[in-house]
Amino acid sequence: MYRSRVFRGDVLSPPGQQQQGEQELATKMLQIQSKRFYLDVKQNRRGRFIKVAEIGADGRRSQIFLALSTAAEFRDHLSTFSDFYASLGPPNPENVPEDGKLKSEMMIKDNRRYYLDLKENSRGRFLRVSVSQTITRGGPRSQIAIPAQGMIEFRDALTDLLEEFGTDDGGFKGELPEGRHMRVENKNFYFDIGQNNRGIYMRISEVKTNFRTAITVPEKSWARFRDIFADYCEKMKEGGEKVSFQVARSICFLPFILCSIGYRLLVEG
DNA sequence: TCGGCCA
Repeated sequence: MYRSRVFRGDVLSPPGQQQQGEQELATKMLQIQSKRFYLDVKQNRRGRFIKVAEIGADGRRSQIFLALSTAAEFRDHLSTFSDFYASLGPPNPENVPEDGKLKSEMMIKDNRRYYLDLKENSRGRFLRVSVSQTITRGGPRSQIAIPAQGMIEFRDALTDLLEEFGTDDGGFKGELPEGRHMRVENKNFYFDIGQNNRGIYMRISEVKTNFRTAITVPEKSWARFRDIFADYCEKMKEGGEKVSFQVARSICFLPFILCSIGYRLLVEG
C-alpha cells in the first residue's frame, strides 16, 4: 500500500500541475528481461523532459523524471557504466564491495540529485537510479532499477529520443536562480525558486526533524515582502532603543516614586 | 521468471 498506484517523483512540477497543459511528444517502450520501460518525451510550460516509467512483472511501477539536459548526461554515463560492466568478471562472492556498489555516479539538476549505482545482488547486476529532492528530503525517493544487460539498449533508446528532440530543456528553467539554504538554531530554511503556469514563485520551507511547512511567494510580491521585512527590522531596532530608554528613565525616577508613595502612606493613612 | 537489504 505504501508503493501503490500513486506516482511519486513529480520533480518537475508542483503536485496537481503536472497533468494539465502537458503534452506527450514521443514514447518508446523497452522490454528488458521481465520489466518494461516507457521513455516518454513530454512538454509542459516549464519545458521538455523525459519520464522514465518502470513496470515490473507484477505491474508495480515507479518512475523518474529527467530534464533533457540531464537525460543527455545520463546517456553518457550509461556508456561508461556499460563499458565498466562489460569489463567485469563473473560475480565473485568472495569479493563483494560494501553495499554491493560496483560503480557510482551522481548528477545534479537544480535542486535534484540523481544517484547512479551499479549494484549487484543474488539476482545479478543492475543500475539503480534514485532521485532525491531537497524539497522532499526525508520522504521516499523515486527510483528505478535497470538490469545491467539492458543498459546499452536503454542508452540507445535515450539517444534516439535526444537526437530527435535535442538536449535543450527549453522553458525558463535555466534562467531561474539557484535555491538557497539557511540554518537558524535547529531549523532549516530552504529558498527554492520555481515556476508553474501562474508564473515564478519562491517556496520558503521551514524544516525541522519532525515538522515541515512552506509558503509560496509569487515573484510579483517579493519586493513588498522585502519592504515589510525591512520595516520590521527597523521597528525592532527602534523598539529596542525605546525599551532601554524607558528602563533608564524608570531607574532615574525610582527615588521620587518611592518618596511619593511614602508621602501618600504618611498623609493619607 | 525474476528482482534490486531505508526505517
